[in-house]
Amino acid sequence: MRIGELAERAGTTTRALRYYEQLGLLPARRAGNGYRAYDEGDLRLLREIRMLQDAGFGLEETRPFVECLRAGHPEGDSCPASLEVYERKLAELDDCIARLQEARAQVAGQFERAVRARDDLAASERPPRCELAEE
Amino acid sequence: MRIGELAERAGTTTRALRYYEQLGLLPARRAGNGYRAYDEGDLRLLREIRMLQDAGFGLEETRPFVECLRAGHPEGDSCPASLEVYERKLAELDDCIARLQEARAQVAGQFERAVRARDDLAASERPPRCELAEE
DNA sequence: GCTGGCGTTGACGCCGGGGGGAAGGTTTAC
DNA sequence: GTAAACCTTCCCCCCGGCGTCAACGCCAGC
Repeated sequence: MRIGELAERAGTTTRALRYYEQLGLLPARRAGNGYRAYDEGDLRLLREIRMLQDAGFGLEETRPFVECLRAGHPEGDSCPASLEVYERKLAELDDCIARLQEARAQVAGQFERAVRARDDLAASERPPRCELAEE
Repeated sequence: MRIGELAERAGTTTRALRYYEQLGLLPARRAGNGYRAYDEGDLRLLREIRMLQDAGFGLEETRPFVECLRAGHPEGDSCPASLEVYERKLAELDDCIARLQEARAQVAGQFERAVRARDDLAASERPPRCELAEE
């Protein structure tokens, strides 16, 4: 299988495949004419890469999964190195979520304070009427 | 007050101040010699900018606050435009947090599945011994 | 034998935000 | 007198993950 076919079957582009090879992530054998030659195993590796990318992993983080598959394991995450990547990712996500929630709380506090200040100002400028007298 | 003093008093750099001026965020009057001239009001504006930046706002998002102060309001968030920025920021943060939590759940699921697979494999390779026989 | 569609390498662009740093020239301060 | 502070303009960078040429090679069909 050549690069165009592999790209199409994996839903990506030839440019991306050359890039992955440049990173050493998905090296390709070469046919006699210099064309890259891929097989079904490469398609499997590539699909693993794409899956992880869609899940928010960077390319370097997919490397242990790819090497795990290439080593003959049934799944990309059958190796300890892959599990470590999962754990690091979870920690990273937790950290990021916590920081965002902290920021959110800070902004929410400011927002509420500002809204109260605005309402207080409106109330003092136009003094309150007796509610029972409202029509 | 000249640029160096303002930068120092606000805990930033002259480079940043020139950049803010370039954005039209913090324009400066000029002294006869061409030097930028700032006053205490500018320091107030600048502190508002820095505060918001520390809270995760982009420079453009600080603009309504700065203009609000410059219009004579007591606080940067005394204007509706500033409140809208707060609301947009909150929505943005909520969206971002939700997406990260979704990603986290997905990764956590994969991780747990992989760990179970590993443990199952270990258990099947070395068949279970009777727990009561353990020392 | 020629066109079109694949393939190859290499190099540059970009996206965005927030400046950094250097060059080359005044002005001020001690 | 000279060092520090200021001025402008300019390019650079960071980060990943490619997109987009450019210029060329290989091969199948007609």
